[in-house]
Amino acid sequence: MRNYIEQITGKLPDADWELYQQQLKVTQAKKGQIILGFNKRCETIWHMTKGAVRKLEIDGGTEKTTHFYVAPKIFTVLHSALTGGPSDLSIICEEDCEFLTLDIHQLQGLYERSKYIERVGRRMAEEEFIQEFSIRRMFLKLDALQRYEYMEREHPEILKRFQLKDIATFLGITPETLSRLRKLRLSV
Amino acid sequence: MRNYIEQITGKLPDADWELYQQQLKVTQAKKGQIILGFNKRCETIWHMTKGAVRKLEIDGGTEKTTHFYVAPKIFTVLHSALTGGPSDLSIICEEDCEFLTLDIHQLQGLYERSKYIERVGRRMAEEEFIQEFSIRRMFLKLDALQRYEYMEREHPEILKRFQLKDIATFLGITPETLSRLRKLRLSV
DNA sequence: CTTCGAACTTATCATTTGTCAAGTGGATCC
DNA sequence: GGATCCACTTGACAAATGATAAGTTCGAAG
Repeated sequence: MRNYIEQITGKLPDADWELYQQQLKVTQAKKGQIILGFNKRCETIWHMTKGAVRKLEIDGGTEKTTHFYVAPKIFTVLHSALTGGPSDLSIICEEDCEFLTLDIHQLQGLYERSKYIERVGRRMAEEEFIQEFSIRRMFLKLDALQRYEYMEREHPEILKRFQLKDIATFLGITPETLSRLRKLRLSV
Repeated sequence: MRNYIEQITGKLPDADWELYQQQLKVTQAKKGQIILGFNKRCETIWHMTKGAVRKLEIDGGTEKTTHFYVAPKIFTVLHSALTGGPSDLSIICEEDCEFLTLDIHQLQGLYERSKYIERVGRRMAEEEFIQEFSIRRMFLKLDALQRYEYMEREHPEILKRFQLKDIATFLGITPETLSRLRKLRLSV
């Protein structure tokens, strides 16, 4: 996990890593388990060391996937964690998972004590922003088939580890449409 | 501008603000002026104190708007600024503008010298991420008419200050479609 | 092994949105 | 004042995607 963080943020001094690591707790969750429910306050930063999870929202009775995460990966529901308000997203394990969890309030305390940890927070947020924008550009530029092909090309591990119906809602189309597009692509 | 920053990041000590402020340079630009061209390296953080700008990309010969900014607002092209690579976005002034500009390398230096400025960077990135995600959710949840009505309701100042054709491409539709939707909405 | 349920596919038809082409109106420049 | 340009609108048709319903496959539970 230290390696993973340093890849994104640059070198973290031993003392600061020690400080950080002391706050992490090992937790596990089975496939199908919901680690954050709708309208719950999100107070955790998850450092996923094994497994895969999915973030989703409910829109008029149907569920839509907003994010796929595969270990190793750090995630939270930022809006809820920052404001203390309820999360309109839920997080479910799609495989058996293992996490190092960090309480958001403890992280705030670490920010006070270590400028390097503050930097970790900044670099993480910057990377999330860039990725979020690149997804939006995908919607602006590409039609449904091209979006699927983009996923296939750039994120093949997601196609392997998640269900097609969830990939469909992530891409902003219905599962039926995705099915048709996949057939189309095979015949060409 | 200090007030604007502190609203987002919390209180900034005088000494740190002084450090920050010393690096800002006043610049101006006329309506129609391009402050960042395609494939240029983005090395600036703009603190817009007057005016309005638009970020855009070119996709197959047609231009698409990705962001609208209205003063007071801080913006950059983060991907280019962080990596030093060319920007695939361009920024154009839609009104006469006034900026305080900050060189990205100087900002990196300030990060070393002030943990509060590091925090400003983190909070800015966090807010940008949240906003970017909320735009993507708009695409997942709403059809074209609803997206337009959302803009009308939540960002009326954008409808006033930017052109409809640019609002259309921002919403992921053609100007013709937007025109039809507006007509529809009037008759209902 | 068998049964059951959920994911996935397929088909048909309706709706939304895009494309292309033409027209209108207002601002600007000479 | 007239010419011109560009944003915006409108119309007709084509293409993409959604909605509904039914069929198929496959894996998990008993």
